[in-house]
Amino acid sequence: MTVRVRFSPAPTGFLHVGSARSALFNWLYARKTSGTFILRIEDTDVDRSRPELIENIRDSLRWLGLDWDEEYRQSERFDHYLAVVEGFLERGQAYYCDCSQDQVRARVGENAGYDSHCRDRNVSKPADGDGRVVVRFRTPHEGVTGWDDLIRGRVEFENSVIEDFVIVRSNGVPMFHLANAYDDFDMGITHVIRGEDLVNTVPRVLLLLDALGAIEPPHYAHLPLIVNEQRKKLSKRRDDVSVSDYTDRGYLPEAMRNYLVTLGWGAKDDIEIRPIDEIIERFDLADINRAPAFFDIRKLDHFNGEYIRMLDLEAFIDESRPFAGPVDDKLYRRLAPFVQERVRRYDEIPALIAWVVGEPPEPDEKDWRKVMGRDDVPKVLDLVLERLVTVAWEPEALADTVLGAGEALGTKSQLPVRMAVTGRRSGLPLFEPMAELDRSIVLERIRKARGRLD
RNA sequence: GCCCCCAUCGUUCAGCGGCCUAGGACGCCUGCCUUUCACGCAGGUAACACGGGUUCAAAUCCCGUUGGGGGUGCCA
Repeated sequence: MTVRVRFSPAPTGFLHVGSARSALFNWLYARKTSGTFILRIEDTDVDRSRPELIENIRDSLRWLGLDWDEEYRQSERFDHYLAVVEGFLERGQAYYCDCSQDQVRARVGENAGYDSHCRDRNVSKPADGDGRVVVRFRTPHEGVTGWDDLIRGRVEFENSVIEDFVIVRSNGVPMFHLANAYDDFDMGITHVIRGEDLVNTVPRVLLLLDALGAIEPPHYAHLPLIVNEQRKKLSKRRDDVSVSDYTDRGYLPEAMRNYLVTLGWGAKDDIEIRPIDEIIERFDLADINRAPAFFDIRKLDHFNGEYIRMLDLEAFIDESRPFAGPVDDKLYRRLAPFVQERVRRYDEIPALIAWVVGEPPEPDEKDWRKVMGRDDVPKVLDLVLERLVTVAWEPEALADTVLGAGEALGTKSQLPVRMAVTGRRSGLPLFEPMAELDRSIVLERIRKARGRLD
């Protein structure tokens, strides 16, 4: 039996990292088993779905390197779902219901579900455009519905807690459970891999699948949720975690993908950062964790830094150039080797090279005092200033001059000069970038700093 | 309220009855390297939620407690 899995996002927002991780695990499993990975857009909710977001989802998936083999949109398959409903209605597996939500609440209170009020009332088929009548699925009130989850083990629900749920809205549009069950059946899905937030929809789908005549439902594997610091499910509003945010900030897709894999799964040999082929080879659904995992940006940053440093210089230059800002290409090429070792994200680059490209930033007060507060700094700057006027303008000579001035005075000179020229106490190596600046500019910056000391 | 799930260092993963005086990674701290920072290297810090069982033996199995989370829509 060949594996068929699907990633089925609803296009109601940008693709976020939780969904991306679900997509990734589906993809990993498909690639590991030489199976088929399907992208199925679940856009049955015509009011909430934003067709333009489908492109964002596809782009994000492609960015992560998750290629799919087949693609479907549920909005194009409504006639299938509705035909199924006709059959249910004929066989008495579903029925029309004209209860308003207020009426139901009035009967059962706040905390109960639907009370099966219309089960045997024979509400007739609504006239076109009626807009009040829904179709509900007749669920058994006794027994249990359960499955052996590949990650969580046996999960069971008492049928008595499964209400007669809606399968067609009053506007005639089919609901998620129905479309989901039908498509999984129709598309021959063998494994359903998705977030834990969907576990309690499984019994309904299982019941539907049975009514559909499915002999064998797919295997289910519910992934632990990805959570924020408050240990709550990552949410679009609270946590701003769409994949596109990360592409914008200069994360490498390979780093993001690799990091996402470590949330809920780990290789037995303890190696976390490794090529995707090795991950595919070692990945297995049965080894996935059950506990929620915190999305730790600091660790993502570390992964990203590792991946940046793995790049060969040319690739680094090409990839990072768009993030570097207004800097001459040739100059950027010369700075790149120093930059590559120091950044964890591409969006850190402009700040790092700012003093070479344009004006140095205003120094931080505390750092300034710490570096420039020493009594010998004025003497050092004076001597450096004097010697810099005539020195050959190339890195080695600059280093000799600046460092030599310090030695001549029995002190350290690199930090004060760095602070004067770059406005920071840390950053790129000093002399190579400094040689890129005009002599007059460097002298001017040091004079200005010297002036502040009086 | 009701239903479902979860529980190893601050975080993340390893551990699936003895190899555990619990391991890797991130973070943090220390040292080395060094023109600063970073990189790299070498160390260090820090956890089996609690209580009962089962067993010769439990982080690993069972039950309970506590604590978290998810769901409870004519969203998915």
